[in-house]
Formats: sequence, C-alpha cells, structure tokens
Amino acid sequence: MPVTPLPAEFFDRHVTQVAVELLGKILVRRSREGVTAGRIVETEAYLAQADTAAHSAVGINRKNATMFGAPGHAYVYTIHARQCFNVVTQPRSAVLVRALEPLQGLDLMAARRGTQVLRDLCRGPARLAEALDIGRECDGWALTSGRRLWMEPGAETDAPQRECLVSTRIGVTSAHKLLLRFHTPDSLFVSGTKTLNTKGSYAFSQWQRRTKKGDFT
DNA sequence: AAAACGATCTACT
DNA sequence: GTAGATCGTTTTG
Repeated sequence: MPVTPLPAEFFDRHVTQVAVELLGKILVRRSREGVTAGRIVETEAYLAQADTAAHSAVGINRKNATMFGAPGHAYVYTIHARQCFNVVTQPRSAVLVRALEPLQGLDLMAARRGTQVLRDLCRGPARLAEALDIGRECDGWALTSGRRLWMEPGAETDAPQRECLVSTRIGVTSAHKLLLRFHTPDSLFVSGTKTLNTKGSYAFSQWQRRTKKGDFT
C-alpha cells in the first residue's frame, strides 16, 4: 500500500476545523523498531488568538517556535516529564492529539508502555506519545512527507458517521471555559471521565451554532 | 540555591 | 474521585 499522507492544505485551515476533521484519521509512526498506528478519537484545539492556555500565547521562544511556523508540522512539548504531540495548523495554533484507538504495532506499543492493557496504550496525550515513540526530537518534523510520522485518511465506512462531541479541555488552568475538546462518541479509547464525555459534552452541531464568530465558550 | 509550576499519569480508596 | 510522583524549565530570594 502506498503511503498517502494528509497534505499541507488539510492543516492550513482554522484550528477548530482541523481538530474536528482529525477525528477518525490515522496517525502513523515508522521507526527503526517498526510501524505503530492508531485512529484519532480525541483532540483539543489551541487558538492563535484569545487563548491564554495556548503555548504560543507567551510569544515565541526556543521551545514553542514550531507553533509559529508552517502548518502540517509536529509540535512536541514536554510536561510532567512526559511528551505530548500536536500538529500545527495556521500559525500560532495547534491541535493536541489526546487519544488513539490502537490499530497497528500493538505488541510494540505494549512493550514501550509497559502494559498489555489495550485501553491504556494510547488513552491520554503522553501515553500515545510513548506508545508511538514520539519524542522531543520529532518537534518540527513535517507530517506531509510520509517518512517517519504522518496522518492518513481513515478507512471508508458504510455506516453514517455520528457527529462528534465537544467539551472543555482537560488539564488546562487558564481559559478553562473554552469548549475546544472534541471526541468520538462511545469510544472506549477516549480519555477523561464518563461524566465529562456524556453530560459534560455538547453535540457538535449545537456547539457550531453557538460558536458564531470566535466565541468558543 | 530553592521553590513553584504545569495542555499528565498511576495507584489507591 | 483524589493524592502523590515526576522532572525540565522558569521564577524567586
């Protein structure tokens, strides 16, 4: 099968649009050890404007410089001694990939994670980064070359896709009221509590109607 | 030099 | 549900 990564144009759109459309796409990592891949089931958007939780909000520095660059590049940061993977969309904005449904290279993921529990392999941003061996050295990589790290369209399905759900972001301490977390309904591989993912979430169409123009609360 | 701070995770009630 | 671990980076004295 030829590798057909999502092109740069896919990422060169508003960050919330990309965050939603990434649900169902496949994140693939090819390393010396082998190929690992999973279906994206949870994302968060970090805005270029009016979002104090975005790393770009403090201005450019050595760690966050990738966020100020071209769309379609990996932005990897360290927190609590762990790594988290984002993709840059329009400048100063990025999508944090928070959870995957593991699809390929399960044994390799399990070895890297130190657990056999399928649900624990990629549920949470630092967990999926560890499972796919995405480290700080991946920061700034272009995701469009299809060499070591890229995104692919999801498998075609006959079943009509249910719309995604929207909630507040997890773990952020500022701008915590913004509704910028998106997840696939009923997936076992989404992080967060059951309450947040059901009662605490809105239907996408409802959110879209509320979100007239730049108001993401 | 010490303390505080996270876009987190795990283990344990 | 929540306390504690974790560690690189930034802030404070």
